[in-house]
Amino acid sequence: MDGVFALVYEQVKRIPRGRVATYGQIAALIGNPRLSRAVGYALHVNPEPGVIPCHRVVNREGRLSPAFAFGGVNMQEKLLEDEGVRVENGFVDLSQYRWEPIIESSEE
DNA sequence: GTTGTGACACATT
DNA sequence: AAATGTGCCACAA
Repeated sequence: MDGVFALVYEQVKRIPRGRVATYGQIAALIGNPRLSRAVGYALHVNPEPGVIPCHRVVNREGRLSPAFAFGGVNMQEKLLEDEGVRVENGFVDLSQYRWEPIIESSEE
């Protein structure tokens, strides 16, 4: 499993409870902001449901996936609300729930 | 090997 | 402002 998926899953699993991340952000964390589509694909295959909080991943608009494969967008909304994320009509306030990724840069 | 599609993002009209 | 088109990368046939 040297594919990009692993990296995607790693980042997605890193999303703290009560926070949401966008596909572009995950892709950026992996190292390729253009992988946004591949990220969605990776979650689409969702090899480990229950382990990967894909419900915490939303698009750049903060909109939930229209084709949530778990039981409908309702389920995703429910899960997010259960985590404390306010979901409105399938939309979440990224300005408030946007996860702040920690870049493991050697910085300085 | 090429062609087409996709849980996205960005640019342009 | 919204809608449309294009670009990106990865995977299936």
